[in-house]
Amino acid sequence: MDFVQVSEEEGDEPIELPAEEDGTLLISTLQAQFPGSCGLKYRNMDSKAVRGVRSNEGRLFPPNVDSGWGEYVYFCVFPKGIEINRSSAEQLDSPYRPILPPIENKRKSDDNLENSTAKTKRIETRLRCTDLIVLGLAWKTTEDSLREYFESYGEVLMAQIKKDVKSGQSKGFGFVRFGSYEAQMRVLANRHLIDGRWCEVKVPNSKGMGHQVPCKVFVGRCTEDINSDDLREYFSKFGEVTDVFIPRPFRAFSFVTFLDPDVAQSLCGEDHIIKGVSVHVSNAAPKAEQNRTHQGQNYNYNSGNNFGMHSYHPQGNHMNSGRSGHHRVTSQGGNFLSWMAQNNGGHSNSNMNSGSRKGPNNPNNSGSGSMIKGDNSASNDQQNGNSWSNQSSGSQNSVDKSNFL
DNA sequence: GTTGAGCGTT
Repeated sequence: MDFVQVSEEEGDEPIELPAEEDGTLLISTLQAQFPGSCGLKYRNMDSKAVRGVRSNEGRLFPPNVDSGWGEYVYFCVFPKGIEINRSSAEQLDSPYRPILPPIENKRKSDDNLENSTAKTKRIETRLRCTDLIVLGLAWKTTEDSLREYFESYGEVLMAQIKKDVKSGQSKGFGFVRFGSYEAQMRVLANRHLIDGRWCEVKVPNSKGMGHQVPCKVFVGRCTEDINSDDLREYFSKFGEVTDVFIPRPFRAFSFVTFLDPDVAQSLCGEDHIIKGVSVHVSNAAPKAEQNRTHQGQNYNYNSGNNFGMHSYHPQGNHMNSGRSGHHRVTSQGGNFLSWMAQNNGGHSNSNMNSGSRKGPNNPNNSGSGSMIKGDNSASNDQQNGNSWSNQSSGSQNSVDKSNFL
């Protein structure tokens, strides 16, 4: 039997994983040792470049047909820039931390103590696990096998299959709950081959996102000479700004989106002076009477709560809400990250660390092609692993406009 | 005994 040497990160001590008879390595084998991993890469000896390992239908293929896996030590690929080997708090705080070099935060915190307290608080209040729905289960999958599968990701607190009450027959979906948010995020980020079927794991609709804290604020009384750089620069001292939108033609208001919804919330109702102009910050989700004031035509208010959802850009320093003098966080009950997870549709999105907004525009319709849908193969088994296409974001602008203009 | 998008008797 052929063994493949795999380490979590380049340079780590490798573990030997057994390859299949056909020479491929099952991703499930990989994930049994490296939960959450979705692929392998290795450093090519000649080019010195890192090469990805071909992956298809739950299998990883050796780089060379003849020599197989060779003497390389492979290291793991994790989805969406999820990094591992961090302290648990840091992990929890940055499930989407990009692997790309973080953009250095000019306002690096000088208040680590306060920050860590705030972080802990956020972890407690917002990074709570929710039940996750598992769609597309094989009829034969049991609660035990479901649990067994997901235990490679972390502690499973609950695994249940929904069954017909009379027959006891599985309805083909179930629920699972993890003990750690990190596990939950990894599960949401991955695809899952369970008992021979590709299954989809999502935050259930019933969890809703009805009461999430918006990241976006409305900035009124702007003058024309306040440009987006001015806004970004000014508001960055309160926390990471992920988006600035100024309606054109000039309409004396703009929108600023923060990474941290608490920061956005804390600014609402305040007056701020930018370039000598007193601007007023308020909630970007318009009140009823503001619909008229803002000439709203298509606010989408209460039609899905997509405030700010296009604006999550993990940029290295993630939850750092700014320096001490400006660090203001009010406690909120919202589950920001589960909301993020849902908005991300639970699917890989390689755009997570780009500076652009994400589409599409409907939080409950993340639009990723369901892999189950459209599988018309004669076999009852799903063969179409590639239908998990990355829903890469296309257009950037016009997303927010449709909400607020 | 079949089926294949969905959203949970508690």
